[in-house]
Amino acid sequence: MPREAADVSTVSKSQKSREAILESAAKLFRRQGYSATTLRQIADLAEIQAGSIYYYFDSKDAILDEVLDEGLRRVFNGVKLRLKQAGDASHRQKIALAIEAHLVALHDASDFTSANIRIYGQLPERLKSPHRAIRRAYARYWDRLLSDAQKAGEIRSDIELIPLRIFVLGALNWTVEWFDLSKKDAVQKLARRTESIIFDGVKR
Amino acid sequence: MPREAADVSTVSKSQKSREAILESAAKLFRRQGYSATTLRQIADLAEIQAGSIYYYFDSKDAILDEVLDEGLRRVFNGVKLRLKQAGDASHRQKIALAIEAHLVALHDASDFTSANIRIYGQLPERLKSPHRAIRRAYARYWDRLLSDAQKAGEIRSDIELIPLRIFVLGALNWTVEWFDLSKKDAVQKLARRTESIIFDGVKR
Amino acid sequence: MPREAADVSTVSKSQKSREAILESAAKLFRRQGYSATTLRQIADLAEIQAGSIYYYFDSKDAILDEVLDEGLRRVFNGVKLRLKQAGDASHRQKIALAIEAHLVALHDASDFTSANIRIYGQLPERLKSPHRAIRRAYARYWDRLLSDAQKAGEIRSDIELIPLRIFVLGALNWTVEWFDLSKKDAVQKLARRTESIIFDGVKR
Amino acid sequence: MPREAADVSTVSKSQKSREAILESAAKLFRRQGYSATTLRQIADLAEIQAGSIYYYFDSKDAILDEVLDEGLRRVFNGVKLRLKQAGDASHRQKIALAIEAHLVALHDASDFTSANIRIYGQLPERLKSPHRAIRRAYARYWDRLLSDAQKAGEIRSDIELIPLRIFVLGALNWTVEWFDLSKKDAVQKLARRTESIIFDGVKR
DNA sequence: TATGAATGAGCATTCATTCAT
DNA sequence: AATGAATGAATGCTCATTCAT
Repeated sequence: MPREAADVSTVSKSQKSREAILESAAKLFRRQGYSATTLRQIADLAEIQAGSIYYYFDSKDAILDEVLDEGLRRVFNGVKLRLKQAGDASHRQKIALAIEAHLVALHDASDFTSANIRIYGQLPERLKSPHRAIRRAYARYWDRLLSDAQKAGEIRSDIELIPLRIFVLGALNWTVEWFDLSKKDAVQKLARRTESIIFDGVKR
Repeated sequence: MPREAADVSTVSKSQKSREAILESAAKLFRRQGYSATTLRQIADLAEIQAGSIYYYFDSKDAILDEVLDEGLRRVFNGVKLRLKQAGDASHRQKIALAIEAHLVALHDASDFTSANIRIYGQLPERLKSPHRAIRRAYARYWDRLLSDAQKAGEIRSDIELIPLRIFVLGALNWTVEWFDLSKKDAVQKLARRTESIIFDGVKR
Repeated sequence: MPREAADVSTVSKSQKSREAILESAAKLFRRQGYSATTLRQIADLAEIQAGSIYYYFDSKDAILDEVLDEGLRRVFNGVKLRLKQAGDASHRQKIALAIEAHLVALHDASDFTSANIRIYGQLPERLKSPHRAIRRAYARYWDRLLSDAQKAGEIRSDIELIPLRIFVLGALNWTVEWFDLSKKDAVQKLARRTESIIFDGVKR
Repeated sequence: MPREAADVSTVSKSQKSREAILESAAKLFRRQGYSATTLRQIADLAEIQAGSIYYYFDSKDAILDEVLDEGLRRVFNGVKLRLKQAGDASHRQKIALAIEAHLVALHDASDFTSANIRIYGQLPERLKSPHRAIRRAYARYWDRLLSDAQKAGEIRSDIELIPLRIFVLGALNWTVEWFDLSKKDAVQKLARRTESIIFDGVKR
């Protein structure tokens, strides 16, 4: 099973097929859910034969696994990267950046992230459990962000942080259900609006 | 097709089976999604034979249709009923009551409401479209609530109301993904917390 | 899953389908082996649809299981029944009867027995192991038959009994590979000839 | 298609791969049967790629063909060679040697012979027919052996030879189903025992 | 001399649906 | 009012086979 790119400059044909499968799967999973998506649909969208999928993946489950993984990693990396560039911003600014990066990853960065958000809740245990670890890590990352802000007095001390984190991420994640991706700068605007509602609510 | 209760005092056996099917379906749709749920699973949970389902419903789609409908109507009615009892409360108090009623319907009132919230987004057009009307009506109901509050000066005038409504309902709906229903009064607490975060953010 | 006949006089339609599947499977397994036989072939021969097989059986493996079981039980019961009727025959006569009964079961009693003989050796462990117990019981039954004969002096004392049993059963079983079932009384003739060679040998 | 050895002293790499395929196939056919064996399994065992098999063979059928052929020729040659060395032995001694040579070929000489014995009966006509000729020739060879013995008075005149030949070869062939190859001299012992039963019988 | 990539027909199995009773 | 029996289209998956390189 070919997993390494042959080269830096050249993307092997094989690599391309593999990615086409993954991207098609992500798109369909996102729109229709996991069990409503057939391998034949994935193959059609990737412009290969259904049987060929098994050259690259062991099973439909294995495709989902990779889609789910890729999805969360893109969000996580997007947020971490943005905050690394933040320098000495205030806590509120940092959280604002995290909100924007989370939303950008959700809406710009292909279907992987939104597929993850949308379908995870309805998956059977067997498919969920491999992803618990990263999900928890991402939650802890936000908890630290919020906790630092609270310690610095930028979030009221009577706010419980874990419900707050759930509330914030929930509000962000729900945007994939209705948000229109087409307009330029719309994500930035959405981010600022969201931050404003949340923050002016939690500040002392 | 038997749709009317035979009597006010007695619930006919037939009526009971029909409801058992609906409740079983709602529970399973909520947990597993629509297409991952089989008629056999629904029949098992309702303690009847799979074939018997067709005595009450024309198709799997028809069951979903009713589950979806029931789900949103319960939320809508719950909210309307609560506000009718509100009397001359302030706008903020009215919205707080609406939030609580929405959450109560979502978490207390069986699986119909949460099934609706969870699976609607992944359904094919054919299954979504019959429900657009009520959904829009419910959205307009909230829009009026928020708009009245804004006119009365209880919401900042620079806040755009439609994004606000989406944000608020999104935050509420997302709670079905993680909220633990078991604890008493937990829903009330959640409602107050949510209202506080949102409101102290939007108030002037 | 319906397993009991509804009645003594009437064979239910359901029971008939179940048996038709089993008989078709036995015939095809015998001729082509297990893995070369498709469910579609079984269904065609049983004059039902392939999907309908799953109303009666959980899997192809489950069909094989029952075919295998039925096959050996028919031989075993056939031999036991014949010997019960034998009364006070000599040991050699008893063994002669056992040989005949084994051959009759193998050739007359449908395809179950010969399917069992023919395909067992090439089956994967998973399919073999449930049948080890009966097979061993049948082997022990023959061992006792031969051992009694030896104790009574009707078999030379220098003959090792286990290799002898294997030899005898092997010679009998092999007949399914070439024997023509069509002629009347052919099985009886074959049985007598086999018994004669085994007991008396071929030398003058 | 490379079929000739390049050289007497050197076995070309190509030749080695070809033989590795054949040997792997024989081993797997013997254990699992023809249709349960995949080209991928054969390739794995031969330590090449599945696609490469087609450099040496036209099809799976073609591999079987050669395995089958090789198998019977090894038995046939083994028996002929042994009898050529026999000199002026008695007929019974000659048959004893044939029995031993047949068993040696079956158990010592790799998987080709036992694969042939085990799977031939379940093969479709198309795969059987090319091998009828050699099989018949081998049968005739045994018939002559037995007929000579009968003419010389070493086999009772009332024994029909063709059923006898089938019986004897059947008894020998069946040993592949159960015989343990590991012990030294076990085959010789088995051969002597078999010859004794056939010639002298088991009675005292 | 050999292989990586892909194919497509076919497989066991599932499932919504039907219908005589 | 309900079911047992059956269907057939579709699903995830396998596998012998092909072919450019």
